[in-house]
Amino acid sequence: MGVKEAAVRDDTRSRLIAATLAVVRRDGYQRTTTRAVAAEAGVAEGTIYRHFAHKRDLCTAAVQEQNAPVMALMANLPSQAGTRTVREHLVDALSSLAELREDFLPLEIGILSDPKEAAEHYSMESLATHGPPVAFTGLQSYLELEQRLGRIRPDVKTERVAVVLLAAVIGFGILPLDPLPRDPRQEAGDIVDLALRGVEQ
Amino acid sequence: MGVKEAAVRDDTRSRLIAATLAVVRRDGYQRTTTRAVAAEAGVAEGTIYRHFAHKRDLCTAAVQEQNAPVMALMANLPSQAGTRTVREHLVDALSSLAELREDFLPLEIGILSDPKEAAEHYSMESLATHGPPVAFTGLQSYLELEQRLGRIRPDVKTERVAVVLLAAVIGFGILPLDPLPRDPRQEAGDIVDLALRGVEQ
Amino acid sequence: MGVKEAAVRDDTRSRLIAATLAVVRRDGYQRTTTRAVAAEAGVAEGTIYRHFAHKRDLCTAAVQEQNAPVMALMANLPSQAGTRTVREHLVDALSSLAELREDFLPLEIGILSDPKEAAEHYSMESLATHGPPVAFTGLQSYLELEQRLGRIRPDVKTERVAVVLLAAVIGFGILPLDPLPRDPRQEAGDIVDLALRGVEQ
Amino acid sequence: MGVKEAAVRDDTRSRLIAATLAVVRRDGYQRTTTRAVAAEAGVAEGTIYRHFAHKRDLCTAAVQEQNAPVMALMANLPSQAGTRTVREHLVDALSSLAELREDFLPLEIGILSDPKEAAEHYSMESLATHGPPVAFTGLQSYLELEQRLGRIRPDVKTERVAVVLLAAVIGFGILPLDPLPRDPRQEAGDIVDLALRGVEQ
DNA sequence: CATGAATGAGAATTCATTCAT
DNA sequence: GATGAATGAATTCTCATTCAT
Repeated sequence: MGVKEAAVRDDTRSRLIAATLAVVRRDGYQRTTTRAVAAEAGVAEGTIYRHFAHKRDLCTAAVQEQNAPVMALMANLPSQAGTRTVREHLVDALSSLAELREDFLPLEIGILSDPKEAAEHYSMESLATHGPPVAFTGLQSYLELEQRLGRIRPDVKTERVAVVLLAAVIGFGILPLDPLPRDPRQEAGDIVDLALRGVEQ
Repeated sequence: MGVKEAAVRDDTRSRLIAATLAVVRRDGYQRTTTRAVAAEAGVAEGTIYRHFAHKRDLCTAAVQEQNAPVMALMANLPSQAGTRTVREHLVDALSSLAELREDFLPLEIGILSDPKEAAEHYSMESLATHGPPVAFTGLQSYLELEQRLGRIRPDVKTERVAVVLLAAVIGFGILPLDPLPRDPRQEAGDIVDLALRGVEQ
Repeated sequence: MGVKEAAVRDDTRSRLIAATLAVVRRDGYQRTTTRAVAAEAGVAEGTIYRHFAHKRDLCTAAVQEQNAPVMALMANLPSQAGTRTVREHLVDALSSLAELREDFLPLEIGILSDPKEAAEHYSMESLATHGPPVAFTGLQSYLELEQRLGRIRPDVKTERVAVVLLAAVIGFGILPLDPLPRDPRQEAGDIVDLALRGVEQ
Repeated sequence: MGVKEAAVRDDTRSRLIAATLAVVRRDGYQRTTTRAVAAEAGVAEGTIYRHFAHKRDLCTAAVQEQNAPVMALMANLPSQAGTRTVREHLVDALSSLAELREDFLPLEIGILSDPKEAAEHYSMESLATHGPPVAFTGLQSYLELEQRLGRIRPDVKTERVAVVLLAAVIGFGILPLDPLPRDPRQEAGDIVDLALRGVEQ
């Protein structure tokens, strides 16, 4: 009984989070209304407030839900150091990020572009341990390990490189350059190629 | 008389654009109301609609105003090919972009994060000739010229590199990595260093 | 619960419709604001939009509500053919129309005098089955039956007569001839007298 | 000089009136804005207020302008008594009214449907001598003369008949009965036929 | 007389949130 | 827990009118 009710509750909560992501993807963050989310989830509007204090709370939860698999992947990266090639690992990681970007960017950017909400959003400790910083840490740790293993030049500052790589992936999702086709694997390949060999003679 | 009136008119228009940029920077795009813009500009709310058809029109004008100097800089880049060093040129260009980013990103992202507005915003032909595509073209042309001059490896695909560089600059502005200090010149340096030499042994 | 809620909902809806008619009668259609309607109904302005998609939707509903009894009366007319006298039936019907005219004309004319709204208003199928066409059909059918019963000359085109009668009733409500007293029964009598006997020697 | 200026002034005034009628016909009274009228007249918006105290003043002038030819026609009717046939005179007069109706009704109804404006509109003495009452008087006088000449039954109350005829013409313009074709001459014929012979056996 | 930029008081509509059931 | 009607403040946009030039 308690089990069943908890299941129902979790079910409603999950449906609300899934609905939020779906609506944000469809309509954009600004046009995402609690009414639309409730309709998408098949519940009453008031029900949202049984599970979340307010709209932003719901959105923050949705962002984390969305980020979770990416962050897990990035956190796992350091354990791969030394196996296969650096290129393979980086392309895998960045293309995963790029793939998920379409999903998480609209929501996260929506929140970020509102200074007031951004402040509250990032004041949540949970994001410090689940958000982009995790991706950064995973990537940097991986690069550092590869550096020790001699697959990356010793004079390279891994911290800077990690940031640039992440920035490039994110930036790709925002640059409004329609004519160029958007292929996550290709994007990641372009970024990694540049980052590994550079362009100079 | 025509002169003075035109001056007054331009003055009001300019004040409205400046006010829009100020309010967007302060409150974010979502929270930017016509009321706040009018107050900031010191005019009545209705006055906005003497100069712009609607809010998005005002915002698009503000984006262009903001983008203009950056785009001029980027368009001028190709003419510099062969002079000084590639690194110097790229760091100059990207750090200029990074510096202006704080100003134009909040507004442009605010618009971009709303699919409906984005569609209308980018359907404007003026943006095709003044927006990000200009930066891309300028950068790519520059790289191509340097490639012919032998300062960039012949196997490099300049198109890809140009996109990655721009993406990285833009992405830096979004990545919520507070602990790292944001210094445009340093950011640009990190990006260019990576792009020139790469990290591989 | 469903019952009570439905009752409450219907109650609010009805109050809104009644309020709309009251305000339109008092202030005219142009000056009828959603604010005034809400105040008259004793609800918040936003409540209107829980029950009607927009202002015109509310007004169309109010028109239909108002028209209903008249239309029922007119639709019932054919079943009376052959009883009493033609004059009695016509005077009853037209004076009922004239009486209600004061109520429905201001609203309907307000809508009709706006070409854009009129187009949308009359594109609603519900009006085809509840609006003026019903009155016309009822009246014409009645006249036709009386014609077969020999109480109306065989050469008379009932269709034309029906239109003229309705037009006269409506027109009375618009003609700004203040000095003449407006008495629905008298008006209807004048119309019917003329229509039955004519003026020629 | 004075002559020329007066001519220019009158010219502007006339253009404004003509523009008002054109815009009301096109957009309906509610949607007629001073901006649209000024644009149609090819003058600045402020110029309107050099010639008219406010919008309604302009509209009232336009109504009179529009009504003038109809009223002249109706005022001339009594002088025709005894010539040709009653039917011919009535059909001519009513079909002229019907023809002009499309022009003057939108504006006049627009004003009438706003109680506040209607009150002020009709408080103007000029309307008493130029408005619908003139049509009524002309029509009634004509009928009375024909009655004396023996072409109309002596028991007929010409006053009532005049009102019913006018009401019918006006009402035709409002009845939303699309399927029936609107032909002024035919409408007038239908009305007059009914009024002359009636429908009874 | 003419101009037209500026005004500012509303207008309709939206939407996160509350709360009685 | 779930519901969904009600709320009301806030938003964008309109438009008759004014007034300095």
